[in-house]
Amino acid sequence: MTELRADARRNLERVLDAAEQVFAASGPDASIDEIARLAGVGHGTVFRRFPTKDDLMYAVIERHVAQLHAIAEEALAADDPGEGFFDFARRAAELMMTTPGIHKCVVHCGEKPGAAELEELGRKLVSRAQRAGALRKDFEPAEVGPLVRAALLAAPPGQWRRYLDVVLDGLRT
Amino acid sequence: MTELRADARRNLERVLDAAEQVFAASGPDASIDEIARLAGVGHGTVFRRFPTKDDLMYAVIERHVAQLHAIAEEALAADDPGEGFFDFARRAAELMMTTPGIHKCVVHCGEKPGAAELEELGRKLVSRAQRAGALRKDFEPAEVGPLVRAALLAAPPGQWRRYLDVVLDGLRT
DNA sequence: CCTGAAACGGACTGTGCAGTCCGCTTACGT
DNA sequence: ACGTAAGCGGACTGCACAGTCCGTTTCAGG
Repeated sequence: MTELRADARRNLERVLDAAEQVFAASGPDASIDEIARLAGVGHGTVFRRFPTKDDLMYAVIERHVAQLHAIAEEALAADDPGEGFFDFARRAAELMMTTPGIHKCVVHCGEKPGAAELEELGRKLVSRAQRAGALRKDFEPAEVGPLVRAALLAAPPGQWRRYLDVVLDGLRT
Repeated sequence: MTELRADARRNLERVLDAAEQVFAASGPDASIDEIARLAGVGHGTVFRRFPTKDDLMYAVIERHVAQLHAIAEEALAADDPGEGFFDFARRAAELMMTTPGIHKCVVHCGEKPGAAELEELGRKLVSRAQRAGALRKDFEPAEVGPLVRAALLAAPPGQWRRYLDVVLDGLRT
């Protein structure tokens, strides 16, 4: 059951690649039809693997989340909690903003994908920085991410760094 | 031509009121049908006055923009340019966040409605504060609004004040 | 009143999407 | 080579919505 036929695996790959491209270009409003077309399969094939458009979106997002995970662990190991947090924010932003459409997808899904662990990591990162006095204390760890992401989304294409700076400065004590 | 029949004027009123309510509740995704139903008219009637959903949205927004206009003028008359700007931001946010759905509509329309004058006012407010050294200089006047609005939208229902604080602090020099 | 223009409203059209279904095709174990 | 289950794809359904059309109703001026 878990073993996929060779052609099926190939198609699955193609679908994920196509989905990544299309979501990156059009954000969460991308249509399954377009993805299927680009992948060169019928859209029925897409729905067989991913019963729901959101399922497909999660799958695409999960690929990206893996990378974030690594960055977060590293930041958590930093000596200075404040530095750790701000570094993570900057590097995570760098990563996400290479594919703004997917960033929109993340916002659209409201975390769900790798929620469990990654969110936990973020929580630690934030509260550690707060305890060290590097960060405003009147924000829940879970609120920081959405605020930063919202600011990033508001920025014109190449300009998000300045927007990030403003929010990070505002979060400093 | 400009004279509207009595019943027509009555219906127009009803439609605008209903639209305000519905847009306030559901943001830009509200459907014309729902508005028409609430107004107690057929949806054909709505489309006769407002050929396009966006036209209706603009009309609703314009009502709100008028109030902003007054606040902006007042702020521009303040002695301290910095105070003027921050006061305006806070009072404008207060106004917009009483109807978050409509705030979303404004974001959706990207300014268009009272653009001409109001945007000019905002521009003056920002650049005056920048010249006075109260505000970061690496932001175009036109960029400030969207950034602030994005942060407001990211806030959970009653919590936007803290989010606004962060962004305003970040914009300070 | 009575009439014609203005306004009405809802049936209708067209579009774009997610998600389902089923007859056909293809991989792959024997 | 061949039988069969896994896989395929596109026709189909259902829905929500914006926007149009036109036969009917209502207002307002003479």
